[in-house]
Amino acid sequence: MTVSEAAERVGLTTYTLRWYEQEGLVEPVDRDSAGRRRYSDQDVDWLVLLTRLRRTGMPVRDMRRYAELARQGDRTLGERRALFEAHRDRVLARISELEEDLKVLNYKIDIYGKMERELL
Amino acid sequence: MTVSEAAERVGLTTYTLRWYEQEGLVEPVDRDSAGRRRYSDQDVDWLVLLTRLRRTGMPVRDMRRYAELARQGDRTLGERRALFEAHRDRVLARISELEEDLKVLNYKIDIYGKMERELL
DNA sequence: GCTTGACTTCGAGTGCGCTCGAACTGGAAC
DNA sequence: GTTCCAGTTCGAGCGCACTCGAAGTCAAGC
Repeated sequence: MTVSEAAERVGLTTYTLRWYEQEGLVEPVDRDSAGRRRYSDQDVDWLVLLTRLRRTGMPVRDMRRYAELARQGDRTLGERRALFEAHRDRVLARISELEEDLKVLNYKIDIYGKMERELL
Repeated sequence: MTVSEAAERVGLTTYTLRWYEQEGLVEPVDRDSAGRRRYSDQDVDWLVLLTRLRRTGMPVRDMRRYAELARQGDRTLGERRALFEAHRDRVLARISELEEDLKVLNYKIDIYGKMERELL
């Protein structure tokens, strides 16, 4: 599929897709006879995984590192697993943090509600 | 307390504290005779609340809006509550998203573990 | 009374992750 | 066969949230 079709599927722009390739997050994508990118389903799967990593706050730098490891094949499985485990821990910590902050938010909402009722 | 003491307490830099003031996230802080900022406990409380909002991903733009409302007193309580409720919903959505992404992470970790064992 | 060091303001610089404009190319539709 | 459109590369620009350098001021300690 074309760059714009792939962009549509993964929810990124064509700009971003080309930039990801340039940044080494994606292997050079196959081209047709006219030099236009042709994305395979595997390319899209990979991009979807990358969007998950980005969404969880993984820096592009780390995603590049992960992409490099993936390119090197099975011998980097352990390292890739370690990278994901470390990231999982960060995501868990982030969720805890958000849940803590949620308490403050709820407390404030409650207080504002009470103050509003007192003003009547 | 001084700007560096306040920075220490809220976990921001002195640069950021001055910048927050300049950006209107904080009311102009009291000054001593030499023109140096003197932070009160209430100033610090306010800053701590701001850090919670930032940490949950609220843009500085929205924090400024909130600060403006707070400055206007009780008549903006309803609007402030609405702002917090909307933000709470975003935080809840973000947590759900992270939990979804966590599943992918765990799935990958599991797969890598299995592949590693198969290679032995 | 001089040094030190934490403060002041101002504007410029940084890092991240895109986002875009310009100039060009090549296949498809009429 | 010309128009059109989606693609190409390249480098520049942007928005956000800080972060810092420079030049100056002032109170406190020796």
